[in-house]
Amino acid sequence: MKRYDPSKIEAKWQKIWQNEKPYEAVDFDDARPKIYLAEMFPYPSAAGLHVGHVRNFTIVDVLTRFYGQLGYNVMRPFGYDTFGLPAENYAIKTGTAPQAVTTENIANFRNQAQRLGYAIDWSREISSSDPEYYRWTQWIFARLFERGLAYQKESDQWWCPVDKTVLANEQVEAGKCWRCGAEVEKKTMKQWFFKITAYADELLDNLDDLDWPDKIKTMQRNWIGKSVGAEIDFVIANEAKQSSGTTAGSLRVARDDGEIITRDDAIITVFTTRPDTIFGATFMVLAPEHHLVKQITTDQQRQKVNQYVEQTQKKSDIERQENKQKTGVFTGAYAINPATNEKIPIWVADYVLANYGEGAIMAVPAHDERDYEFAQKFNLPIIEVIKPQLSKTDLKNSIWTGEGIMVNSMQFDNQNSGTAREKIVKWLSKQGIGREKVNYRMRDWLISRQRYWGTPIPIAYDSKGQPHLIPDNQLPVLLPGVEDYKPDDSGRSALAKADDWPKVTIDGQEMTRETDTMDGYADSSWYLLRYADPHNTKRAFDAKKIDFWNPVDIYAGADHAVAHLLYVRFWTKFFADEGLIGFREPVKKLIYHGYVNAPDGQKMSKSKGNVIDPLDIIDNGYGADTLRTYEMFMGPMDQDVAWDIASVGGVFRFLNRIWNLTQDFIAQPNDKVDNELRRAQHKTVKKVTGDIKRLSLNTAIAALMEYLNTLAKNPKRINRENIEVLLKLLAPFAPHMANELFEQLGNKTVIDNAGWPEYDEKLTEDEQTTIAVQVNGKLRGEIKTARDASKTEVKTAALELENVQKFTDGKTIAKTIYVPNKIINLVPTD
RNA sequence: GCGCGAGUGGCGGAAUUGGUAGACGCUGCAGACUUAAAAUCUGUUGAGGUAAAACUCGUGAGGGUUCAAGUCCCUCCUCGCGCACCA
Repeated sequence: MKRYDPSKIEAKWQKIWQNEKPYEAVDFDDARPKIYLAEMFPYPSAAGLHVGHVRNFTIVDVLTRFYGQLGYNVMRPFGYDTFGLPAENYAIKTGTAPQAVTTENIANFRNQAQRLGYAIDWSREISSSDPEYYRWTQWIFARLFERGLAYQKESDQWWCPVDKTVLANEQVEAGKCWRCGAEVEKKTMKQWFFKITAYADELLDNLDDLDWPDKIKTMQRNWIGKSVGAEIDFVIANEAKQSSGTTAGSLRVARDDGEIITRDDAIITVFTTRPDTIFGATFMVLAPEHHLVKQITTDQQRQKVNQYVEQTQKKSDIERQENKQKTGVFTGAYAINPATNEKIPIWVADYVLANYGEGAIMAVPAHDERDYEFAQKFNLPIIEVIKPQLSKTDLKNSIWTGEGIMVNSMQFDNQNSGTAREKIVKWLSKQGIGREKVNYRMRDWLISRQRYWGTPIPIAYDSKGQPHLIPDNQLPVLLPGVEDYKPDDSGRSALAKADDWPKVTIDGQEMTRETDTMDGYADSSWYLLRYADPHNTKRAFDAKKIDFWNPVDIYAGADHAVAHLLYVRFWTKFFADEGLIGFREPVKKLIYHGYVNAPDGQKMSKSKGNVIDPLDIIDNGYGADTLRTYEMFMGPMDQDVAWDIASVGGVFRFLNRIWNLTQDFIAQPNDKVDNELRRAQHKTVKKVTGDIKRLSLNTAIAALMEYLNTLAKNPKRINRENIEVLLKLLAPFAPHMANELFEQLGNKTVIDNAGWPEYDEKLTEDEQTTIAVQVNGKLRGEIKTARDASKTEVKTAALELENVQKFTDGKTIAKTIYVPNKIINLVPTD
C-alpha cells in the first residue's frame, strides 16, 4: 500500500498545473456563468509568504476551486503591490536597488504561491511598479487633473519625521505614522490632493447596498462623518459704542478699544447640528487658530489670549487629545446671539478644532456635554431650551442632549425640537444670517509622497510655477534609476537630486518635473480593473472586458478597512463618471477575515521571534494540503485565531485517514450501494455545499470529518461513489490529494473537471427520525419514528416511555407541542 | 465617553429560523499493537451523582417573555475592535 507522502504528490500536481495552465479565465465565454474572485494583492516582502497570506489566499482558492467545479468561468488573478515604503526601506537597508529587490521578491512570492497549490490564472500577473502598469496610473491622474479632482494646495500636513514624507489623514493613526509608529508632525507644504470629498455623499449612501461586513461599513461611515446642520452668523458686539451703525453695504462695528472694524471682520460664522438650541447659546468659542482671534481680542485680555494660543500651538495633537480637561481664555469681546439679541462672551479654547466646520462654535451648555463642562468650569450661564419628554430622574447628573420640547425660545416654544430645527434655519436664512450646511469629517486625499519608490506624478511646472500635465503621449513618466534614493528632511524626494531628469520640454516650453511620487494607494485603487485586461498597451483597460468581468464578485482581505477600500470605491465612481465603466461600486461582496496570531494569541512579529513560516510547515512533512485545510479549519473566517501546531497534526491525521481509506478501497473495491452510507453522503454534500456558500469553511471541513468517520466505521461497505464524492468535496481544500487519489481510482479526467457533487434532498433525511421527548420542557427520553408520523402516534409512543410516565403519572396532559421530526413536549397539569 | 462585536468544557470552536447545548478537532485518560518508543487503531473525556442508570446543575451575572431561551427583551459586568472634544 502506498503511503501518504505530501511532498511527492504536491510537486507532481503543481508541475501539471504550471504546464497545463488549467486555471486561466476565458474572456467573453457566455456559455458558463462567470465569477471574479480576488484577494487584496500583497506587498511581496523579502520574508516571503506568512501564515496570514496563506489564510487570505486559501479562502479565495477554496472559492475558486469550488466555483470551478460548479462549472463557472472563474477569474482568479494575482498581482503584487510593489511600490511603496516597505520596498524602499528594505532596499535602503540592504543597499540594493528597489527594482532589483522587487524582481527577486516577486519571483519568490510566485514560487511560494505555487507551492501552496493555488489555482491562479498566471497569465494575468501584474505588479504596480511595472512601467506598463504605472503608465496608466499616471494616465488616470491626468484625467482626475482635467476634471479638477487632482489639485495642489499649500497647507498644514502630517509629516512623518522617520519616513520623511507627508501622510494622508487615513495613514495617521492616533497621531502616529501607520507604518513606523513615529509621532507625526505638522508641516506646511504644497501638496497634491485627490478630491475624494466630491464623492462623500455617494460613498456614504452606497454603503447601504453593499454586501460588506457591517464593521467595515460602520468604519467608513464614521470616517466620512457626515453632519447635517446649519451655518449661523454671529455679529461681534461692541460694549461701549453700540450705535456706530452701518454704512452702505457693510456693517461697521466699534470694538471696546475704539477701533472700527468692517462687517467681514465683525462676523463669526459657526457650524452647528443643533440650530434648534440657538436660544440657549450663552457664549461662543473660537479655536486658538481661528483667524479672528487676534482682531477681536481686547487689549485688556490680549496678553492672556496670546499666551494661551502660543501654549496650545506648542502642544502636539496627541497632547491636546490626551488632556480632556477643558481650558480656555476669554477674549474680552462679545457677540450678539441673533435669536435672543443678548450679548454673549467670546472665548478661545482648544476643544474647538480649527479644521472642522468654521473653527468656531456657539456654545449651548444646557444641551452639549462639552459646552456644559466648559460653562461649569468658567461660571458661564446655562439656559435650558429643550425639555426632555422623560422623567427627570433619568438626568440627575447629566444634561440633556437629545430631542424634546422647546422652552425659553420665544415663538418656537412648545414645539418639538426636531421640527423647530428646520423652522429656525428658515427663520435665520430669511434674515440672511443662516443657511443649511452639511459638513464632512473626511478630508481630501493627500497623495504626494517625498519618496523615490512610487509612481511619478505626471506634472511639470513652467517658469511661473504653474503645473502642466505631461501629455499622454509622453507617458509613462519613467522612474529614473538614481544612485541615492534615501529620503531626507528637504521635503523633496530623491528624484529632485537626479541630474537631468527634472528637466522636460512640453510644447516647446522648458519645464521642471514634479519630483514627488504618488501614494501607493493610488496604484491599488484600480488594479481590480487591470486584471480584466492586464496586457493592454493602448489603454488602461478595455471597456468590454471590464464589462464582462467586473465588478469583483468576492474580494478578500484583512486590512485597509478605510483607506484602500474607500479609495477604490472613489476611483470606481470617477471612472463611471468618465464613461469608462458601467458600474459605480468595485466590489460586490467583501470578505474581511481575521488575523493568524502566535500560539499565545499575540501578533506574530519578527521582533518577538514568534513568526510561523508556512513553508516550514510544508517542508516539515505536513504538506500544503494540511496547511491549507488547517487554516480554513482553525476557526470562523472573520475571527482572529491563534496558531496551534497540535491541531495542524489533527488535520494531517484527517487527510492521512482519507488516503489510507482510499488505498484500502483500491485494494478491495466494492460496488454495492449501502443505504446508510448513501444517506450520509448526500447529507454531507448538502452541508458542505451550503457551508462553502455561506463561507463557513470550518464547519464544512468538520462535516467532511464526520463523513469520513462514518465511512471509516464501515470500511467494507464503502463504494466508489462514496469515496469520489468525498474527494470532490475535499478538492477545494486539499487539491493535491484530491487530484492524486481521484487519479489513482482510475479516473481519466482530473477532479477539477469532474464537477461538484449533487444531492437528493430526500436522501439527506433519515428514514427514521429521532424525536426528543420532553415533559414540561425537560428532556426525558427519545423515540424513533417514521418521518411522516402523526402527532397522535408520536404522543402515544412518547407516553409509553417509562421515564416519561414517571413525570406524567396521575396527571392529565394539558398541552402537547409537536415539532415534526424534532421534538415533542408534553405539558401536564400540576 | 460614544459606536460595533463578543463572552459556551481543560483548549479552538459548533448549534443556519426560539426546538435534544457542547458537532468537529486538539488535549488528557484507559486499552490494543510494539522488546520499547513513535506512528496507527479502539474506547472515553462539561460538573455533580450512580455499580450502571435515573436524576440535578450548566452557555459572563441577575431578572423577564415562552410549552421551550446559548438564541428574544431589560439591567449589569468583562473583553476585543473602531472612533475619540467633529459642535
